[in-house]
Amino acid sequence: MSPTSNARERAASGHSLLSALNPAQREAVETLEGPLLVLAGAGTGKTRVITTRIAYLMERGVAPSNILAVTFTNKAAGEMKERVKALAGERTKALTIGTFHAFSVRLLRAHGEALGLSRSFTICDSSDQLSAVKSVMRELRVHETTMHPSAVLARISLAKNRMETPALLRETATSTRDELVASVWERYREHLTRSRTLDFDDLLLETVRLLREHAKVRDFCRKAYRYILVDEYQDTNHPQYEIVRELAAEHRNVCVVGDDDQSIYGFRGADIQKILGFHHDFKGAKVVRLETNYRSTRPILEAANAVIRHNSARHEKSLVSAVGEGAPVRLTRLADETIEAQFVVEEILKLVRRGEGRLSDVAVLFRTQVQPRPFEAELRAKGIPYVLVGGMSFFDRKEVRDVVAFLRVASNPDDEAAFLRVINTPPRGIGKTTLDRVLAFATSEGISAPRAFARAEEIEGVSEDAIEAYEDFRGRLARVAIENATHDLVARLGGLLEAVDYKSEVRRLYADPMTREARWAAVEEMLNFAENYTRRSPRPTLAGFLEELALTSGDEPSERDSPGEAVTLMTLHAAKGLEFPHVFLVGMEEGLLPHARAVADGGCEEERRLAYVGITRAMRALTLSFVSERAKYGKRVAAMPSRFVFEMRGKTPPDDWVPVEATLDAGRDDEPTKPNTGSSAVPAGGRKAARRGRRSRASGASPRKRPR
DNA sequence: GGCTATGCTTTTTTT
DNA sequence: AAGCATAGCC
Repeated sequence: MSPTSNARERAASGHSLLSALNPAQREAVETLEGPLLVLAGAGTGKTRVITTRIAYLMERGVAPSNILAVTFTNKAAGEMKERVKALAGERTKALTIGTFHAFSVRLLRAHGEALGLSRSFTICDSSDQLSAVKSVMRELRVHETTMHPSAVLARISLAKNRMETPALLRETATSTRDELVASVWERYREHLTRSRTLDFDDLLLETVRLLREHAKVRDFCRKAYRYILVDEYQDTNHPQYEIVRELAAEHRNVCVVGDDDQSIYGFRGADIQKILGFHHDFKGAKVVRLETNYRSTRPILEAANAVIRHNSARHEKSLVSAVGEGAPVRLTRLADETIEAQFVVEEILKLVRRGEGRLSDVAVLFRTQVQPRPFEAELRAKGIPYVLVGGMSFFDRKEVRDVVAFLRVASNPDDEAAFLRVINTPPRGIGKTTLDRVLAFATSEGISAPRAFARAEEIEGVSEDAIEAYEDFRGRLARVAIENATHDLVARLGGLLEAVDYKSEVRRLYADPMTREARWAAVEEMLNFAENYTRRSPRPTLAGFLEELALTSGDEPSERDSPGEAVTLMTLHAAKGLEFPHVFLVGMEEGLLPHARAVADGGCEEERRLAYVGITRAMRALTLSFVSERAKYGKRVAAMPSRFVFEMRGKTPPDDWVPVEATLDAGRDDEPTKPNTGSSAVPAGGRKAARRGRRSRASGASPRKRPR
């Protein structure tokens, strides 16, 4: 189609989706056919492009049911739906917009039987994964000091994300640790299969397998989803990429949008190569760059550009501000984290008093979850309302986890993790010894723990009382299941809690009426959740409810507790995609940002992108702070300003500055034989700094000993 | 079996 | 500093 005919059409239709777009954005929207990579820098109107593009596709006659848009978070999916609806109205209902995981679950529920999956599989969360790994390690008689279970799990997950197999890992093992991981992985897999459970990684992997091995499903999907959009493509991992590739293989109408400079989920398997190499993976791909930033003032963008320039693996681009001049970026050194919090809170009060903004215009961003503590304390002391995003989620609360476990056991009797959680909740006389024996039996028979319990008479050392208690528990569940067959979800959930007498558990655990009430409120909140789900869902089911819980539990509780006017506290990861007129980026220190651990794993470039994400959240004012001394694991330790601070100002660090690398114990966690892949141990941007650090030590000007 | 006290480790980020 | 596991006691 020629541009003129397009223009004519727009004029003819009288309204124009495109008129609000700049030329690059317009090109991204109008290129409907073939692979398209949209490199959208921070604040360049990425979401606007995606939503307009969807609306435009529909305007051009594409059926909404033929459009698939995938995102990484439910929040992003929700926002996308909203905005498309605002542009295109009711027809958006037939669109498929969701996360990769949600899309996968849907497909697996519908067609998973072809893979031998049970229709009632449950999804296990990361804490279930961890207990599975722990129990496997116990089975294998591996002491937890050999290798931390969470480290084992991380390796397994990473390997899964690379679509490797235990066998491959064993073959290529370069250390006994690799072999250990391979063994645990094998058993872990059996463990989950027995429980008819899939973990997050499996959802994607099984979907890939489904699409690859079952031509009927594959062809159906290819026909159904003729236009594919992927948001935040820089966060795509290998299985996700394979899903996209399978779906788009024939029509090749795949538009991916993202910013390689904002790839911050590498630790979770996201592969920046996917966005860097899109034009190789999809030959003939068109590339559109969005570089006009509508969010931040020039000084803020200059700071961002100055930092990110030090990364080597990236698509070259630089943001230009459409906003123009503004206040310079501020940088402050404070004595310690308490003073830092006082300073920031004082600054917030000042700017509100001066009328420069409201509390909801302000965000405090930090690297780790321990940092918000002093800020919370200070904000409370001053009576300033705030919202802490992330942190301990509602879904991490003990009561909520208990309730979910009851539901999971009711939905999938083989779900071992859930079963073990609630078999003795409230205490019904089934203790550790009994469970150990049952578990041992389950392992030797290759069945799930609940099934093993059903055959408890065969197990030596399991008391009559325990068997009776188990049968009583099962009986209660069964009774509720029958009684409730006709009831709605909320009533069933209520009945279930009644039947297992959960209230007495809460009563038993919390003597204080205040806390007891607060605890029980969480349980009631779950009932609200169920009610809400029932209302929203066209065909509410227990499994559907559990799915939603599993897939959205990482999300913040949305506007539920509508904080109104409040300061936002959150991690840099949580801040991606958001913007605030006033941003405080705190804890700009070597070891924190870049985080020591990330640097040790050669992930400094990702840390730099994290800093970049933080800086680019700011619209009008950005304040960075760092601290001379900070409490760590209960001890006070000296801190250095972050290398990113120097990069940002184009300065070299002073002679007594020490990079984190120099403070890391050598050869700690990884294979000591194999040096770190590539030269990534010395990050591109930190090269100067690192050399300097080393030289100053070599020349005898040893770094000042950490005081105190 | 269940509860409490003591000692020890630590997750950086999350679908 | 705090949560978690283990040990030891009722």
